Parts: sequence; C-alpha cells; structure tokens
Amino acid sequence: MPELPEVETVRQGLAKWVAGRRIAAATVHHPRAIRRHVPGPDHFSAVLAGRTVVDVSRRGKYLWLPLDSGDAVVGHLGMSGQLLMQPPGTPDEKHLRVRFAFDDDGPELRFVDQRTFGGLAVSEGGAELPAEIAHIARDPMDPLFSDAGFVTALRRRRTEVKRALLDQTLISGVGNIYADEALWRAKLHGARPTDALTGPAALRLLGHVRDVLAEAIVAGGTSFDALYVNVNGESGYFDRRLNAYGREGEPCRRCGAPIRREHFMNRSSFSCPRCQPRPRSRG
DNA sequence: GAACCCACCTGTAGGC
DNA sequence: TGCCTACAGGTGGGTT
Repeated sequence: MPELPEVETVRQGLAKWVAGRRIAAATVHHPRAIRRHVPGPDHFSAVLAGRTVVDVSRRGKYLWLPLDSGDAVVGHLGMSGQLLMQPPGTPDEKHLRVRFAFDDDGPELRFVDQRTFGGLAVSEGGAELPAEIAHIARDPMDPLFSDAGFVTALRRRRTEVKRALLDQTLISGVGNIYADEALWRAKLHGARPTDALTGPAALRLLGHVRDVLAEAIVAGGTSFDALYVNVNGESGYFDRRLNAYGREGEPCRRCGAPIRREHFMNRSSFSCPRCQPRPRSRG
C-alpha cells in the first residue's frame, strides 16, 4: 500500500523521467480514474495536450506535476495505484487507466490502478499547491513541518492516538502500517487518548513516526530501478523489517510476547500486548 | 466544528 | 474444482 515512503520514491523517479518534457497526448482509458476531474475525460485530455511538465511535487501521499501553464496534474495512488514509465508500444497493462505520451517519443507515463481507489485530476492554477489538497497537513519530512504545532494540535484532539496519526489534516503521509510501527516503537497503544499524552510523549511519538518514514524511504528507494517506477510494494515494502504490522502471533522483537491483532476502523491493528498495554479507560 | 462511520473497488486467500 | 465470503485500506462525503 503506498504510504509516504512509496510515494516519495515514485516522486523521485518521476522527477527524473518527466520533468521538462512536453505532453503530446493524455488518454483516459477508464473514467473512474479521473472522477475528481469534474469536466470529464475530454477536457482532461484537451487541457494537457502541449503542456510541459515542470517538476514533480508531493505532500503526504499526494503527488502533483506542475505544468508550464500554471496548472498541475494532481494524483493519489490510492491502494493499488502505480505510475510507470514504459517505452511506447509496450503492451497495455491490464489495469491501465491513463496514458501520457510525450512529444519526444520517449517513455510514456502510465497510471495503472487495479482497484481505482486512486485517481488523477487537473488542478487549475495548482502548480504551487493544488487547492484540492490544501486541506492536507504537511508531512513530518517537510522542512516546514512544525513539531510544536503538531504536538499542540494532537493534544487538543479528543480522540485516540492512532486515529489522529491517520488523520491527514493533522499529519500527512502516515497510513495504517507506519502508524502501527511508530506506535510500537513509542510503546503506545493506538487507543490511548490524545489529550492524555504529555507533550514529551507526543514529541517522542513524532520522532518515531519520522524515523520509521525515513528508514522506509531508504528501503523503498532500493527496490525501484531507474526506468520502471514501481509502486507495487511487494519487493520494496515487505522486505523491510516490520516490528508490528502483519506479525500476529509472532514474538515481539522487544519482549517476546506474541503480537496481537485487533480490529480498528474497519482494518487491522497490530501491537504488543506487553509493551503497548491498552489504556485502562478511554477518558 | 470536530469526530466518527462507511462506501468505494478488485484480487486473493481460505472455507466449504 | 468451483463457489462464496472475508479481507486488504486511503479518502471523502454524509451523519452524529
């Protein structure tokens, strides 16, 4: 599942391959992939033809391609999205949704997405920061991310700490997997109330979030080759050394207790029952 | 305004 | 072997 490290790896790969290139044609193969582009597929194609990609930017799990027109192509990979560079003529992927051909006849950019949770849209005037993602908080790898501001906002919330970590308007880039990993490192159960966290504890948690993401970016970067900008995740992600996520019944690497799995927000949470005891009360 | 819940989507794994 | 169900989970819109 693409979280911040995977998206950052894609961003770095795309920047090398599409920055400075002029789009010859953008072809929509599945309308759902551009459902956020309200004017529809024809408009999507028309407004992109002839435009030059200036750069590739990211905030949290969102990517956007600033264009020379001042607009931007904004995208989210969702659960299964991939942005691939492919030589023209390569057989279409089964789940090819959008194809970008360039006027230099070099490698195409293809948006492939099995489950179509992801999508692309053109953001008018969005080269600097697309309005569609202005509500997304900065991510902890962003130099302008405010640690103090995060701690204050977190402790002001009346919710559970894992819910808060997954709230992209509070801190972006963290998904279910890295939230579990950061909580394991911080020895905190995800159900701990945010307003009961001390300032130093919140700051320590943030440090663990940042460490997990930074280590994953390094690991993710090693799993992608230069041309094939792969977001599949299997080779990159599961090679990484996870301490909690997906380890139900396996011994905690810290204390040996079997990792437990709990249902939370229609998904699974993994934690150590000894290192991360459930809070005695929700208050 | 904040917090919470659920639909969206499809391939895979497991049970029968 | 084939069918059915549960599961995976980020986001946004609707509800509380």
